[in-house]
Amino acid sequence: MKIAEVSEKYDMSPDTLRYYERIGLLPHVHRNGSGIREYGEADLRRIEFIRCMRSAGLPIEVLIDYMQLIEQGDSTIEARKDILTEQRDLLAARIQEMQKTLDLLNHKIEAYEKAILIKEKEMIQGVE
Amino acid sequence: MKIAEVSEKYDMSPDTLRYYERIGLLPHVHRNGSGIREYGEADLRRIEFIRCMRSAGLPIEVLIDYMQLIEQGDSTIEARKDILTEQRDLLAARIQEMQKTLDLLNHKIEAYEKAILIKEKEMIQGVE
DNA sequence: TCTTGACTTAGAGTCGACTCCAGGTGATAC
DNA sequence: GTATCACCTGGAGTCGACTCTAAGTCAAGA
Repeated sequence: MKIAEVSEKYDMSPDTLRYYERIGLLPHVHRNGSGIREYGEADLRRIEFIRCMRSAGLPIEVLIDYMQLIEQGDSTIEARKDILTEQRDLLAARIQEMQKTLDLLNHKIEAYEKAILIKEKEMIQGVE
Repeated sequence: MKIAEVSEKYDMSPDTLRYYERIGLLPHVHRNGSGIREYGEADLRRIEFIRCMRSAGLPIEVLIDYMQLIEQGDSTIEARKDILTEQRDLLAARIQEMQKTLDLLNHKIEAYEKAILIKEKEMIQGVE
């Protein structure tokens, strides 16, 4: 798969894909005879994972560390688990925080709806 | 309340508070005789709201627009409701996205735990 | 053969949101 | 009276994460 297809498939710009490669988040992408990237199965799985993690706001640095541990093989399983556990906890906390904000927003929207109803009522009475 | 107390109370740096003021997110903070900010009740309520919204990732620009509508009085109630509704929907979508990532993380962590158990079993068998 | 278009690279630029700095003022402690 | 300290201002710098630019290569179609 060439960069444009991957870009399309995962809705990331080719620039972003190349950027991920040069910072070491997605290393060793294979090139064909004329130097063009040919993304393989493993690359695609990795990209999907990265996209998912990034969409939840996990920092790129953490993902680079995690990917480097994967490169180093089975001996790093515990370290990898620790990274994911830490990020899982941070993410859960962020979701809770955002849920609170969501509740507040809903509450405020409701209040505005009531205020609008009252305004409308007053307008009708004003007309009569 | 002076800037240091506000900073303490809401866990934001004085720099951030001054920054919010100069970009128009928190205008008209009163100064005392010697030019020092004196935050009043209304300022504090606003700061708390801003902090809550920012912690959920709402963009500063949107908050500026919202605050400007508040300044303009009751005629902007509908517009304000529309802003909050849009942001509420975006936030709900982001939370859903993050929840998916959280699920994936939990799933991966579980897989790592299983892998670690197997590794431990092998070590014991290797010893015997 | 020549052009088009997708790709390559290295490096610079942008954006949102702060964060820091230099130089200055005013009230209080010694 | 002078030193300290918290504050002030305008402007510059930083950080994470892209995003864009310029100059070049290569394969395929008219």
